[in-house]
Amino acid sequence: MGIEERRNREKLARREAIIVCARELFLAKGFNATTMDEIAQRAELSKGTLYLYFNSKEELYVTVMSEGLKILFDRIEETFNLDLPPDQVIRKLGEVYYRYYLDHRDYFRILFFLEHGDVSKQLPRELIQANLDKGIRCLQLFAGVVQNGIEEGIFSPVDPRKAALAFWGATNGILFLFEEELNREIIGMDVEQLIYYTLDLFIKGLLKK
Amino acid sequence: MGIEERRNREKLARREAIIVCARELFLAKGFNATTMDEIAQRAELSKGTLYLYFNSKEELYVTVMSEGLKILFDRIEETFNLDLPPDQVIRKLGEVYYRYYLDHRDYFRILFFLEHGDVSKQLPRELIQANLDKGIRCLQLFAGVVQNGIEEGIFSPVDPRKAALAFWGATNGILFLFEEELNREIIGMDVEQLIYYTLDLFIKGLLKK
Amino acid sequence: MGIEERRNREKLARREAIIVCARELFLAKGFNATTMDEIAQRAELSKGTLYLYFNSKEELYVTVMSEGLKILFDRIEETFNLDLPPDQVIRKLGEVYYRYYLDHRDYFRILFFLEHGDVSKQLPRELIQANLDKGIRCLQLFAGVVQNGIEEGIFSPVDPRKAALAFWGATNGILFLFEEELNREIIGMDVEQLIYYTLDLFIKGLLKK
Amino acid sequence: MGIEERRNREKLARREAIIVCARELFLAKGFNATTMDEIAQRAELSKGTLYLYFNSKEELYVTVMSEGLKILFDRIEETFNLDLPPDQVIRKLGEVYYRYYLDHRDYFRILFFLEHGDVSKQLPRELIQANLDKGIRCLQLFAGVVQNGIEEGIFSPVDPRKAALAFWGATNGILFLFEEELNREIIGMDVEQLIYYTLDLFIKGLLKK
DNA sequence: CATGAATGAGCGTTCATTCAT
DNA sequence: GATGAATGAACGCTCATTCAT
Repeated sequence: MGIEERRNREKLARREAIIVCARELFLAKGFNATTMDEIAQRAELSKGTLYLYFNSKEELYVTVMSEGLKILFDRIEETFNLDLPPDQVIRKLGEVYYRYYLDHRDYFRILFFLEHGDVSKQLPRELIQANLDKGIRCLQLFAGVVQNGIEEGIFSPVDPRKAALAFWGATNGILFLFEEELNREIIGMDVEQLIYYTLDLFIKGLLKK
Repeated sequence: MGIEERRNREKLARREAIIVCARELFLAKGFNATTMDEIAQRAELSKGTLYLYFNSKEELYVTVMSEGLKILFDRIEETFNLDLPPDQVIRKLGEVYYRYYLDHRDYFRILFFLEHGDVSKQLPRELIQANLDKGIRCLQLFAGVVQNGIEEGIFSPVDPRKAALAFWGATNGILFLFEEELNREIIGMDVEQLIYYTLDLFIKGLLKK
Repeated sequence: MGIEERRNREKLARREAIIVCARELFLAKGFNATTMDEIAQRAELSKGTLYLYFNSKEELYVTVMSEGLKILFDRIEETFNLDLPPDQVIRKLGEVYYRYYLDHRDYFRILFFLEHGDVSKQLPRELIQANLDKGIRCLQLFAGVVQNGIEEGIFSPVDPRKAALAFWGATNGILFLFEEELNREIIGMDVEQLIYYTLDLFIKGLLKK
Repeated sequence: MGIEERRNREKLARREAIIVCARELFLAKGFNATTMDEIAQRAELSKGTLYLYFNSKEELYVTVMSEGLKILFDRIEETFNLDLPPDQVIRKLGEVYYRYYLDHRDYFRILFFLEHGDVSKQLPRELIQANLDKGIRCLQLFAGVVQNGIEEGIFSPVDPRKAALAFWGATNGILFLFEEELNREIIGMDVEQLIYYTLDLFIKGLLKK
């Protein structure tokens, strides 16, 4: 029995190793430019073994994405549990998002910026559903905070869901701008300045005059 | 004499046909997944002919992007020439951007959402410079409008450049959200509602209380 | 255990098979006109497999050359070990060279007559260095023999290095003449007559009067 | 009539221009690496026009070779007309050959060193016959000089034809050695030293003791 | 369970040659 | 006669996937 357990542990460790190596490479070179050979080599496994753990390159990619999403969602949920006033929660959420962008640039790019192509199209739904649920939940929590702010009289009476989505979109959009070298040349300032500026502008827009 | 003219017309038409076919395919499948064979086939030309008009797949891609950018920039510049009050210019700009997103979904995706990878890296600078310059110019015009608004006393005293960038990033970010099937499931409302909402929020944030 | 050995044997055999097929084709058609497809087909392997054994067409070509050079160098070194008087060593060397030309016409052509173009230009130096060293060594041995002949008083006092090089160049040049169909028509005699004649002439030039 | 003459002149000039451009390119890049496009461009003609003057790339190549041969043969024949003593004629011939190598490196390489592949195989005989005849004639003249030297008692009694061929082969072989970068590394001295050394050695071999 | 050798379809690009004008 | 746009067959090389061991 102990043998079987050890084997299971080893299998999990191996799986994890593959994911880690794949993530590093997918980030550095994108989905297409990363080869299964490279992943296998970096993980010190044979190429065939990769196919024991993942049915295809696509599935491996989605798995990597899921791991990254989990980290982000966890951080976001923590924020909601902090019990701060609504405007501060929102600012904090922006900071958390930006922090994640800084700390996990690799995941961030894979999740939001890299071309996924038809990667997720022909994958089994269950691989995705859990993340989807989490996303919906986060949005509800966010909308709840806005709702609170309105009820407490510090926010203007807006549609809370829309506000939450606008916030997410705007934040993402700013970070996205900086992904392209050419855009950076046009922008001519650094991310931090712009992201905080946008946060403030957004919150100012929410606050009652 | 008329002969040469007709030939030139035909050449331009053929060039345009290639661009059209390439755009459709690049949009549908991304840069990497689109092959020169497919483009040639769709354009009913031989593969070799493509290389008479474009030196490489990359150059063709950038040409497609440029054509799309040109349309967008033209629309934006028109807006600046409309001689409206600053807050209305900005709203109009948002609408123009959204309109472009609706009318030229294919260009929009290619320009802003598709992974370009290293496409533009090894291309002659001059292919890109013109677009870059236009982008910078648009941003300056935008910042000028904000500046006017401040001087006229209708906007709070903000950094005009930052405001312009935040606007661009936020608008882009909203539209970007809707690109992913999965996001759309989370969002549960249509683009139009959210984009106009965000526009209003943004302008409200700019206006003096 | 024996399994691994057998596998290694098989791999080596396959590698050798590739080299053999490549040699035949390179000889028959030259470097450029020979395609990897043809080599693969002749070796009854897939094209991809070729690239498991050789990183590029160039590397395969150089490998073929190396194998041919090895045979020649081995024969030459044997000759030096024969412990003959200087003039007889030199004659023997000429014969060995000519013998190699007869026995390994394919290698001979590839080594000395075929245009290699830029084949060796972008190859890692170490692939070539070994052969270069052998070549230099052979030349030194040759010069040593001439030096001995001079010291023993049977050769005129010449520059031993130059003599060795002149010998190599002259021998090669004669054989080279016969490579072109057109030259053969002009010459009107067979290789053997001319090569031995030249050998004698050369040695006569070295010998003290 | 004058019109037709002018046309003929123009046609010849055009033909010559093609040959000149082709030679420069064939030398610089070899047969395969030179494209008809480049030749056409350099000659400021359309690619189609090339095919009005030459049936194929191969035929153009052979034509280039013929022009180079003509120059060499003319120089050689001049030498025979100089009326020098036999040993000096031979030395002079070596010098002429080496001079041609220096002055017309491009032709020299094309004529003797570049891979011709099957270039000349399927070409009409008449393109080649004239050169062949000249080659045979030169060889006869050379053999005649040796014969004279023998009759005058300054050369040992050798086979004059063989001597001539050995001379040609040896000289060619020396120059050939220097064509390969790798050989040059082995050789470690310059052409001039070695070619004159070989000439002297050869003549010494001919001279009566 | 793990391996890694083998596959083969596919890619972007080139270029000698043709042919309608 | 001259043009130059168009062709299409090749080419060297890659890489996700398979499968015998």
